[in-house]
Amino acid sequence: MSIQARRERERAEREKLIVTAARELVETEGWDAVTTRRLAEEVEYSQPVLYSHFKGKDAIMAAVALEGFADLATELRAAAPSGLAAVATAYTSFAERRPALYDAMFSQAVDLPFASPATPAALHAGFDALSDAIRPHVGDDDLGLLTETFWAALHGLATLTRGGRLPRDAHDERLTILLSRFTT
Amino acid sequence: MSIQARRERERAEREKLIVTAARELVETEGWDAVTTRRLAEEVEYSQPVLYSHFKGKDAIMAAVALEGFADLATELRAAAPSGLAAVATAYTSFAERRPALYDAMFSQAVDLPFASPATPAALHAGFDALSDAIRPHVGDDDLGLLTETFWAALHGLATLTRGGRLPRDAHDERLTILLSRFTT
DNA sequence: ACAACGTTCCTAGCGTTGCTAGATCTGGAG
DNA sequence: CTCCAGATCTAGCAACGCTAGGAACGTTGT
Repeated sequence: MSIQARRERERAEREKLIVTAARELVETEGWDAVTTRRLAEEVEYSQPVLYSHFKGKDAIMAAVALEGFADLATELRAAAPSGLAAVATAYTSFAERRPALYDAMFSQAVDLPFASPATPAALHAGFDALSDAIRPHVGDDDLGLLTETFWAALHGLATLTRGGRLPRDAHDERLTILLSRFTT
Repeated sequence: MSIQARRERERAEREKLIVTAARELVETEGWDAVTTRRLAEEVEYSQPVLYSHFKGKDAIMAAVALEGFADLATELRAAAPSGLAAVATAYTSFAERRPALYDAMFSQAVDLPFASPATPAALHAGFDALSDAIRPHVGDDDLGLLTETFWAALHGLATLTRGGRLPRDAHDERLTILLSRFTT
């Protein structure tokens, strides 16, 4: 019994190692640097071990994205006591500071279940933080739908800015406009 | 003179053929089907001719994206007389009906110059249509910044819905909320 | 009309990608 | 100490974007 337990523990540790390495790689060198060969070299194992842990490269990036959601939730929660404006700033700041991770969360990993019973806790946590912050301004609208709408607006600002579609220097003004329209 | 003109005309026609083929391919079979080999087969030429017209695959997709912007601008202009709500619906409807094309416009083609003197007319046209529709509700805000913000919100709704991040059936309610916050 | 030319185009191939089958090695059990 | 099972690696596949080199074409000058 004990030896099997040790093996499973080692396996779990190695899985964590893979995800961490993938995350560091994508954050420091960007998405293109994350290849299965490079990642295998980074964790000092051969390529096939990656596939004994994950179904494929997409699954690895989904795991990275999940960690990203956990981080985002933490940052949003920290900003929550300061009000909606602080949360909105925290959100776009996160996307700006960790663009590759944000990409993994919203552009790459399609396999994560959203808005369903199987939705991981980390996703719920971030959504709830946003929801709490916007509750004072809910008015006659449904809180869940209002949160989704506001989230979408933040996400739009973040991605369009990242892609060079919106000039970066006017970001604060746009955020101010958005907040003025969503606060009562 | 005439024979060179004919050659240039044929070249232009073939370039158009390539972009059209790429566009049909991406709209019918999705992004993964667009490979240089497949595209070359589709236009009945060998791969290298693609590179005599475009710098690389990215440039081809940028050309496809540009056509997408022209289409979007047309649809937005058509909806403009009916007011902001109609324009907003037209926008998200476009993203919903042609998801792969919308991806090309906003996720893939990074080479297109936005918000700069070199911005192609098709991009300006769509932005202007949105701008005209929102002008009646500008209030004390800057029209350009307000347009950008509203555009970002629509884009966020479109992309999050497309990625399965937002349940599709409540889309209309979210759009209603957004409009209620952006109309005065 | 014909040969030489320049351009256009294709065949073939390079390096890299995600992923996998078969060989090899390791570590626990009898 | 030997054997077996499971874990791990080496080697390779098919497909990718892209490019060099030569063949084939149409144009031009004699």
